[in-house]
Parts: sequence; structure tokens; C-alpha cells
Amino acid sequence: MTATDSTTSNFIRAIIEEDLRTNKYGGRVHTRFPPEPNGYLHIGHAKSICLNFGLAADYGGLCNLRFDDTNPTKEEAEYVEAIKEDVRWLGFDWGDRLFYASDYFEQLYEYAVQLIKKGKAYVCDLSSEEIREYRGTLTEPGKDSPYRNRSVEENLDLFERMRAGEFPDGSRTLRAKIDMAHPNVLMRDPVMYRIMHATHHRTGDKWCIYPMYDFTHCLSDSIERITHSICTLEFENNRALYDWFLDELGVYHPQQIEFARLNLSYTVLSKRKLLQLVEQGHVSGWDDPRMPTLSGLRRRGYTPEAIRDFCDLIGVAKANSIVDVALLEHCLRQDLNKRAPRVFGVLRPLKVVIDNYPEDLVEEMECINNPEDPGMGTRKVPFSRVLYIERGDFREDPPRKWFRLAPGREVRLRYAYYITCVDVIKDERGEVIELHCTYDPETRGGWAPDGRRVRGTLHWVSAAHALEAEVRLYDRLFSKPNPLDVEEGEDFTANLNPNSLEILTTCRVEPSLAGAAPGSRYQFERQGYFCVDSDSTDEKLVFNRTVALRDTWAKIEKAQRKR
RNA sequence: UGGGGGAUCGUCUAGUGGUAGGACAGCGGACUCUGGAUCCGUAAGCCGAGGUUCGAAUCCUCGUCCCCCAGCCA
Repeated sequence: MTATDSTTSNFIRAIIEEDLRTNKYGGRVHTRFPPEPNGYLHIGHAKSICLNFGLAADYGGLCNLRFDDTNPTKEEAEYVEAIKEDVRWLGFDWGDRLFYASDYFEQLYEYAVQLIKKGKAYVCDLSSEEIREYRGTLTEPGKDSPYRNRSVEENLDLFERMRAGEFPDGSRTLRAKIDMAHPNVLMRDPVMYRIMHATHHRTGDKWCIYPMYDFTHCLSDSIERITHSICTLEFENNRALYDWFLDELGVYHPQQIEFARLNLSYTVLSKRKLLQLVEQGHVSGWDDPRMPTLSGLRRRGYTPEAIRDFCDLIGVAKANSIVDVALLEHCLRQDLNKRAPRVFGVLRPLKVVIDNYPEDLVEEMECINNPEDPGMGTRKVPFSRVLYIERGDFREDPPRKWFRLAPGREVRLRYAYYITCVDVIKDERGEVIELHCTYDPETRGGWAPDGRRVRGTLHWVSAAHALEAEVRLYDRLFSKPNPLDVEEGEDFTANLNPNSLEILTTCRVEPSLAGAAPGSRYQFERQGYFCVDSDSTDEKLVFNRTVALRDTWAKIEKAQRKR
């Protein structure tokens, strides 16, 4: 079994393959991704999207995009558009199969009438509090509603008048007549319709009664002739109810399969909590680059390919789990390594003067755009007497195994020259503000004709030619692997990482970056992958650090410190 | 204490009666004009106890632990 094969097997595929083998659905595979348009999609939804669209693609089937828009008070057209954009960006195509549960409202009403006529549904006048009381508890049975045995005629009349708007919100419901003593509380005469005088984002004021999710969802899947209704674990209990509706109505019956939703370390993935982060201003919005939303990840610089690869790698199972966010970052780096052009960007500049370099000479150094892909060619980067290097690449008193610059040490400036540090200038506070170096003219391009080697290679920019830029450094939003792990009385925001955003305003980048378009991604050599933010302008470049490069030296130093 | 699910390296995940495999993370090494990338190596797991069997992660029994359900949310 190859590496790629190892991830392609899961229990859902096994079921589908068995169904195909037994011709259960006439060889069809038809899935759907059914979001509620009440918020933005996040990486957890990506798992579901990749699963549903991926399965359809792999088995020659179809996948619908359907909005489960049954609650007008929570849903908005804005979310519909954002969701469509995110699914498209992720790389999936629903063709002409864009649906809305609200498209089926009339049909659903007819189904409800059918159940009433069958004596399987009734109009109940109990308040929501009373319904709760009558429902019983997990261990005690409920009791029948006093309205449970209304005649079919009365139920029909009342339900029609509910639709006609004769009754105020909350005054009545339509309930399925199942069993108030059922061990599964969802089967204790669940509400099918509620009265809501609310404007729906698509049907406007046409309706003042709205079907509940449980009634709507299974029948929508049935109407769309979905073969495999894939959903998350928390709906396992609902399946009995779906089966009941489908069987009582005698309609096409899809097969529901539940899988474990994605959890990510150092991340929260619940719409409610993400909304809280936005509303309380812990982040700048749904597309804050620290958010696990698809819009946030996109702005951060994530590629759809990396996210899809991640979704493949994590697999699909029924056991709750928490995936290490490091795996997501791995997928990202792997993708970006192949495609991101390399450039020089100095985040924390330290001035370097090459004492023996001619005052007004400017050389164009030829630099490789991507060592992983020679086809991406080369570019010229100007070099001159005054440069900036990374402050962190110089140590006055270097530790063991330090390959970088230090007094008297020789290093290579990548694609340029070997330089040796000859003097260190400090300000009155003792802070190093400038380095003086000499260069070896024989080493142009970065090679020494005498074969002498240096261990360290630094990136640099020419002070006179570099562009100023702002760089936003992101770290994990939460400082605990499980952000929900809090002290009594605190909520998850107590685990917010105070250092999740660091803004650097004095960065210098090579001139080829002039006019870089928002969304374009680069590797700043030796540092990480960066993406031009939507705030960026021609006057002021703004970059987001998508993810840092793996930093072996940081690891060594950390180990040294421990010792 | 009702019902529905689930337990395999640190993490995620294969396996469906026949040598427990992969990925990430870790560790070690090689190579390198990115301490990047790449390559090689390495450690690490079947929730527990019984049983069936020549042979059990897999089948049976009894336990343990974890998750979900009492919205007119989805």
C-alpha cells in the first residue's frame, strides 16, 4: 500500500463500495453539503466539503450544495454568498445543483398534511415551557400532550390557520405523534413546525410557519434523491426520527452515515465561539488571518490545495479526535515550498556597511526564484555598500554552533559575497545599531575560488533599493492545545494567546516586490511564507506571515538552553 | 440510573481470523549558497480481564473509560 493509498480507505468508502457492489441505489452515488447560512465556513466544514464532493467525484457521482435555511431569524443572504465563495475557492463545483431547503417549503407542507391525515401529526397548544415539562427526562418517560388526540379534521383546520397567520408566534406547533415514553427523547412527539412571523432571506413574508430542521433535513435529502447523507456524530440520535418521517411518508430513503467532526489543537471550531471572538473584538473579523475560517485561512495565505491535502490526510472515522494543527502547517509548507517564489525580506533590519565596497557601485545579483522549480527562473537583486540584514543573524557573543555573523566571523550573503564582521557600532544604551564588514571581491555570486567554506548564509537587502513594508506575524490564537480547558468560572477566551499578532512596521523587502498584488504568496528566504494582505497598497506593502519555515536552529538553541 | 455511539504509537489513521502499516510530531544521521527542501535511519500502539481458535486488534462474554441526546437551534 502506498502513502497515498493509505489515506483513501475509510468506513464510508467501504459502505459506498458495498452499496455499489449490491446495486443498492442503481449504481448512483449522490451526496450533498448542507450548510446553514448563519455564519462563515471553517476548516471543519472543509473536511465535510472535501468528503462529500470528493466521494462524489471518486465514485462518478454528484454532490449538491444545499442551504438548510429553515430558521429565518438566524440566516442571511450574506452568509449564502460567503459560503458559495468559500466552497468554490476550495475547488469544488456543484454545477447546476444549488438548492435551498426553502425551495421545498410547499412540498414539506404537503408532507406535513399527509402525516396529519394519517393521524401521525397533531397541532399542539402547549407552550415551549410546557412541552419541555411534558417531555420527561433522559431517565423518565414523558406524558402525552392534552392536545394529542385532536381529530384529523381539527388538526387540518388548525394547521391551515397556522399557515394563514391566525396565531401568534409560539402559540401552537405541529408535532409528530410518535411515543412520549420513547427512550430516545427525540422521538417524544418532536415539533415539526413552529410559528414565526419572520422575513425569510429567500421566501420573504410568504410563510409564517417554518419547518424544523429534523423534519426538513431528511426530506430534503429524500427530495434530492441523495444516496448517502453524510453528517456528523451528534446526529446519530436523530437518525431514528429521520427514518420515522421517511417511512411514515413512504418516500425515497437515503442512507445516513455519521462521522466525527474535525477538532484541531490550539483552535476552536464552533460557530458560536468563533462568533464570540468576532463580536468581542478578540479578532478583527471573520477573515482575521488567525481565524480557522476559510476566509481567514485564505487571507492568511493558505492554499486550497494544502487544505484539501490536509483533509485527505486526517481521514474519516467515528471516534472523536483532536488533530494536531502541526499537520495542517505541514501540508501548507509542503504545498508552498513547491510553488512560492523566493524573495529577500528583512523583518528586523540591522544596518551593515561594507567598508571596502565602492561607494556608488550597484551590482545586480542573480537569484534563483525557486530551487524546487528551475522553471521559475531567476531575477536580479541590487547589491550595494549599505545593506540591511536580519538583526537576529548577528550575535556579539555567539553561542556554540552559531553559524551566523559575529565579530570576526565570515558568512555568505546569499547570491552575493562573503563578508567578515570587523566592527560593531552601538548606541548610548549599548544596543548594536550598525555593523561594519569587509567583503571578499573574489567571492561574487557566493562562491570562494579558493574553495574556502562558510557555514552561514544570510539574506539581505540593499538599503538604498529596499522597499519598506509592514509584516504581520501570527502565532496560534490560543496558548493551550485544548482552548476549552479552563479554570472554573472562566471561558475559553481566558486561553487566548496574547502574542498571537505582532506587527512589524520597519521591514525591508527587495525591490522586485513593488506592486505585489494582494493574495500573492512568497517565501521570504530563511523565514517563512508570506502573503500580500488585502490592506496592502502600492504605497505601503503589507504582508501576512502565513507560516514560518521549520527552524532547526531555534530547536538546537532551545535544547542548549535546557542543558 | 434511559437511549445512541466510540476506544490501535504522543497525535491522526489503516487493518475485517494469518508478520500491527502510514502520516504528523520526536530523536539520530547524510546532504545543502535557505540551520529551508531532500534523503536515510530510529523509538513508539491494539482500553482491561476472561473465552473460542493452531492462530484474535478483528469473533464471544464481562468490565472500564470517553462522547452525544431532555431548543418552538441546526
